[in-house]
Amino acid sequence: TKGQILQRSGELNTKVFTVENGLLRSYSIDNKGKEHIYMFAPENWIIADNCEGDIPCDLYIDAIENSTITVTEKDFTKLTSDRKSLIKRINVLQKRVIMLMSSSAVERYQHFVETYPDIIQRVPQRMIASYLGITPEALSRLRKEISKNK
Amino acid sequence: TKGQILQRSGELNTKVFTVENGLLRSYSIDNKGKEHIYMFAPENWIIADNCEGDIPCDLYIDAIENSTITVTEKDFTKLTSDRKSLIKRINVLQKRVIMLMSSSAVERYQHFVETYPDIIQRVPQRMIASYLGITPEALSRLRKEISKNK
DNA sequence: ATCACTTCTTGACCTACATCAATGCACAAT
DNA sequence: ATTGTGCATTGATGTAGGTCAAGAAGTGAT
Repeated sequence: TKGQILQRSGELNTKVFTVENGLLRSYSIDNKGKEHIYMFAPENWIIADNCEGDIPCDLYIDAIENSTITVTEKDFTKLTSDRKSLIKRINVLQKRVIMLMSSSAVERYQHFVETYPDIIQRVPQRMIASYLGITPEALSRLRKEISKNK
Repeated sequence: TKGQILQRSGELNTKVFTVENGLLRSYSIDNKGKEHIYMFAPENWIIADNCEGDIPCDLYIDAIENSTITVTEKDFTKLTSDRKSLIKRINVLQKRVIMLMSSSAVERYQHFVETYPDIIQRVPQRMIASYLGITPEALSRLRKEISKNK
């Protein structure tokens, strides 16, 4: 029913929700308490945090309208490796969308450095800027700031 | 080899590149001619524009380093419906990432309206703002601007 | 009818990042 | 050695969108 929360961030969650009727949304809450909607799920959509096995979820899911939902348990055991890699890819994209919406350029850069330390060594800075969605000039300045504060 | 372009935006493309060795990137070019890197693909990564059947691609793919690549043809005929829906989801996310990096709030809003005209009717504006990655105030003003210019 | 609650709008001001232009620096080619 | 050519840095200035605060308008509960 409207406003009901089906899943919270941080929960270990293995459920997939299929919307028969109504409207759900999934969203994250950033460190300033602000909501960022990741996706809407109207009739016939499937919605879930694509969290893997034992990693807690990033997303909240709740109902925008009164809805009828089918809940399915994820079965990690019978995933083809092919499907696994698609899901992994979706996880990366999910993280990226959320970060683009809710994090500053500095945070996105730091996350990138932690996640892909090897790539940093191999590509020119302007490409990293391009990946982060900022200009090379902005990246240069932001790196300067970071190194100053250490 | 370094700098070599494997795929161009607008091409009908059905190839999947597996990186044995080296480093590729995929990127889009916006209407101001600016590049936006969508992903890096180092060793053992798979990279492709997830364009469907007969729709032209949005992405360019080229080599950042000299690389050895395996090229595979996509086979749309033998996709399970399950895999298809995952790929569809990836396509949506890809579009979203690229738009977050390269389009203004106005463009993102217009794209949303065209893509999900039904959702607009069903959710409060503040949620649409939240989906677009802007504040409700900004959305309100931008809608005013759009309606003024018509 | 009135109160509470929420959404949308508007105005004034602020800030993160973009743009433009200049400079310095490495490395490759001649 | 010297002349590119591309990348990183720096400075000055511009702007899209954020923040904060105050209405206005709708909606439901009593």
